[in-house]
Amino acid sequence: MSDVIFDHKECGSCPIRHRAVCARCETDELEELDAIKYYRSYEAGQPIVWSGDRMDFVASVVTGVASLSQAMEDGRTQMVGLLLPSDFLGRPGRDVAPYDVIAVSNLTLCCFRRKPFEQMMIRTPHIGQRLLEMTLDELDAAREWMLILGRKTAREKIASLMAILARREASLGLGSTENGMSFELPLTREAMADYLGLTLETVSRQISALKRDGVITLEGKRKVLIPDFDRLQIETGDDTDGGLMV
Amino acid sequence: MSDVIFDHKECGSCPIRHRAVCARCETDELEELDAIKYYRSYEAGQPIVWSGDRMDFVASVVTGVASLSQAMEDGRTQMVGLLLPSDFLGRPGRDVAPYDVIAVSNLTLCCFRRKPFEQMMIRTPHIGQRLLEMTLDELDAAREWMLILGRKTAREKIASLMAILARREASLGLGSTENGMSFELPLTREAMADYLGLTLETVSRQISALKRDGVITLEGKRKVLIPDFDRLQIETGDDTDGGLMV
DNA sequence: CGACTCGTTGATGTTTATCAATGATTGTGG
DNA sequence: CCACAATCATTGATAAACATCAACGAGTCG
Repeated sequence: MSDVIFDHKECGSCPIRHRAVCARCETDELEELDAIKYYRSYEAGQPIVWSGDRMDFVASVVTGVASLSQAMEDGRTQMVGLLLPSDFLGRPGRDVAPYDVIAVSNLTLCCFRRKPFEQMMIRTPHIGQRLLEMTLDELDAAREWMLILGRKTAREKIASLMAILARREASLGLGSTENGMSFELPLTREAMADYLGLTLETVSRQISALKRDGVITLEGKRKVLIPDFDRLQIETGDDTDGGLMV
Repeated sequence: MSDVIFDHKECGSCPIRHRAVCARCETDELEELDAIKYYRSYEAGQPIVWSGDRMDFVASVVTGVASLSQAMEDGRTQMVGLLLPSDFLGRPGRDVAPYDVIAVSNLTLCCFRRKPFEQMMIRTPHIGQRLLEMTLDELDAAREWMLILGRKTAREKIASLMAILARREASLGLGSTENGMSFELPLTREAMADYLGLTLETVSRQISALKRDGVITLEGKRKVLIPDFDRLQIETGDDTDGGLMV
């Protein structure tokens, strides 16, 4: 049921070919990557690695969503990364995972054995260059997230999360309808709480409040409609104008 | 009084030579960097760039401390980076600053004009490799910080900050005395508040509480003594054992 | 059907923010 | 040199935001 091993697939038809760590690779480089890659799938909710585990691979997310999180001894948990398709998992040169990694939705990874990948990175600047670019983007995202965690109200936090998810959907060319934007929430209330540094009750209450105020509409518990994105943007507390909407 | 332009200095005698973005460069590469570098100094409190400003240079912090922070329209501010000696400022390929950068203490930067630096990065893999390593370290630090912001109590936040600063001092081989560890606080109460997502009053109260409970001792307002680091570590709420004390 | 997960909502409690006063220190101009 | 302003820090009183504890509804799986 779990850990289905996918068949080999061609890089040429890969949905993340042009955004993942291999984005800049030439044909010959792709062939080399091809030789050390293998696919691996997980069902929603399954753990991928635990903090402290040895990790012998790095990977790209092909489909689905994974979370990185840190847990304190008493159970308090903070999500510190949300990996979407094309995002990279693992750190070359490090063999022990510093975070818990969990499949939030059904997930497929394109894995590379770590040692060969590291050796290839030395020979292939395109990989390191792309990884640097992706890591800098992640750092920017982490810093935006720090503002959310440190300074925003519960309502602003929820609005910010909705805006981030809506923008992502839009950047993939999806979700726009005649009545505004829409997307599927990939996270449970508890996962949203761990993302935002709130309790799940507060998440639930604030979602209800935004719904009551007409900022969002729910279809079922997971499908979100944004009738007016500018209105949502105002609720996030962020600059509406000038700022670099990262 | 401000913006003193330092004289040219030799890379060979540079205090951050082996930790900064140039750490892996060979002699000839250093000479090339030398040709595009210039020093620049700022006094404590001075702005270096504002969010939205054009930024035509990247730089290494040589001495002193700088902060990156994000401000909301109503004045709420979150620090999102603290740059210490050897840390890198700026992003190759980006010409507009996304954060306010402020000199927290007196500060000297080793600046490189951005365009020549970017061209050199293409020719010189050592620079990109080192920058990737440093960026990954910063991302780890940002994620530890996210746990602090999202899930720790005010007391744990203060204890965590003290522990981070004490560890840094120790990693430079400084601060250890017969009565434990000591260091100078580089931040005002307000800057600590912006770092930790608190108000300055709460920072002040929690410092007083830790002092009252004997976890720390103050000499003046800025010099901190840690009589028992393990005790402080417990106050941070982090794993005392196992965890990778990053 | 009963157990389980996920989500919602209410009542209450705790933590931290806000507002306000004051002390200590430093720099400035008369 | 002193009076004054300005900055940084501390502490108290009160208010607001969010967490905690608790009950319950809806959907799903065995």
